[in-house]
Order: sequence, then C-alpha cells, then structure tokens
Amino acid sequence: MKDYLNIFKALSDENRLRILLMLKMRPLCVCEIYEVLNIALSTISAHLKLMKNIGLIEDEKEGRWVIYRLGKDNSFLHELLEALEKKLQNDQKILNDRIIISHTTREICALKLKEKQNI
Amino acid sequence: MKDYLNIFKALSDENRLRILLMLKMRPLCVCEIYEVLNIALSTISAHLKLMKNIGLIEDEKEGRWVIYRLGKDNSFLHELLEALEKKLQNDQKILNDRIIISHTTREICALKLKEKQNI
DNA sequence: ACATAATATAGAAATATCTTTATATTGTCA
DNA sequence: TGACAATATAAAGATATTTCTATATTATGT
Repeated sequence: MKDYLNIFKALSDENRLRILLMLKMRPLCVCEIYEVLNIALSTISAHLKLMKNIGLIEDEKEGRWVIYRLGKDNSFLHELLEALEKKLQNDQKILNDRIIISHTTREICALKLKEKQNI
Repeated sequence: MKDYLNIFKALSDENRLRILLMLKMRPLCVCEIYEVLNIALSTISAHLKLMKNIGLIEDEKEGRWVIYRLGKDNSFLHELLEALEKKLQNDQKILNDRIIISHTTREICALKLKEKQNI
C-alpha cells in the first residue's frame, strides 16, 4: 500500500504534477523545468529526487545535463497520467506548460538560465 | 487542477485510503470505521469532513447515525478506486478491513464502542 | 423534558512539507 | 588544469498535516 500512498502524495503537489505531465511529453533537463515553473532550482531538484526515490522517474547524465524521464516500469503511473491529461485538457496552466516545452530546447533554457544568473 | 490535487492529497493518507476502499463496499457509519481503523473518533471525523468538503463522499442522517457513502458524481474517484482495488488485492491490511466490514453491522459496532467507553 | 448515544468541533502537540538562500559537487571545454 | 556550467545538498523558516484529549452538538427513546 505504501507504494500507492507515495504515488498519490507525489501527485498531490502542483509543481510535481506539472513536472510529470511535462515529462510525459518528452525527457527534460532541470533547466527546462525551471524555465516553466519559476521556482528555485533547488526546489526542483528536491521534487525530482523525491520522485526518483519512489520510482516515478529516472535520470541519466548526458553531456553536462541530467536528463529526467518517466519511469518505464510504472504502469499505474502511466495510466494515471493518461487519465489526468484528458481531464486537464482545458487547464490553462497545463496548456501553457505544454506550449513552453514544445517551443524550447535544453540549449535555449540553458542560455536563459545563464542570463538570469548574470543579472 | 486544484480538484485533482485535492483528490490525490486525500488518497495519500493511509487512513483516508482505507476509508474510501471500505466505503466502496457499502455505506458506513462513523463507528463502523472506528471499529476498523483504531484511531480516535475525532480523527475519523476530521478525515470524513475533509473528504466531504472536496466532494469525495456524501453523508446522510439515518436515525441517530450519520451514514457516509462515496460521492455518486465523481467518476474519476470511482475509476481510481477500481484500479486501486485490483492493485491492492493482496494487501494484508486492506484484506483485513474488508473482512471486518463484511462481518459486522452498525448495531454491533455501536455496542462495541459503548463497551470501550465504559472501561 | 432528560439522559444518553452518535458524531463534530476546538485546542494543542508532534511531525512533515515546501520553499528559499547559500554552498558544494561534478563534468566539460578551452 | 582551471574556470565555469549544470545540478545537488544543507540549513532554516513558514506553513500544513495528523493526531490526540476534552468539550460541544444534536437527535432519540423513555
């Protein structure tokens, strides 16, 4: 039962839910998620760590990025996200997230991040 | 989105999850739930109030009992519980809960409650 | 109407969660 | 190899959650 409680707890936070729905589109590096959520990078790191620990997502190093993706072996999560995506078809925040992700790349987000940090 | 976050938050607590799966069997009064969970009655009341507020369950007075049941109009919750029930087919705690609920009644639980309070 | 049965609310303690700023780690490229 | 890019960890504050005990509410049967 604990596994399922953990899944529901993960899904009950807005930022984590948005991350999962973004990862359903494609694998993402941390700075792409940052570009969308506008919360501290360390907060994103913490959310990702939590979801990795309970098997919802996986990571892999690729160049100087760490790429996160949905866990392959979690059919329950996949079914849940599939259902959620339909229910949230008209959710403005989710729609916006999708637009940003489909119009950007790791390279662009990395550049934007650098600019923000130089200000 | 808030609606779904609330549903997931409700499901992320073990006691609330157990209550929902019991209510999936049949409507229950508070003292039947108490018989199963072994936590303070006021705690159960709080959990029920929370779930009622977000539309997961409904209540109705019947004699001196308040009978709680799953909300009729929440198809997302029903689908979730259906899926969960299958996943938790072999969960010992859930199995035990089901046994207790299928072997007791409001009347029996009310009596047991009275005994406990007289000790 | 009163006593009691069933449930709800108030208040408080312990713990958990989310977030930020500051600092550390790690790998890559010049 | 040294500087920097990308991400992670630590520490700390604010807030939320879960639970309990004690008390209140409300309806029912006598």
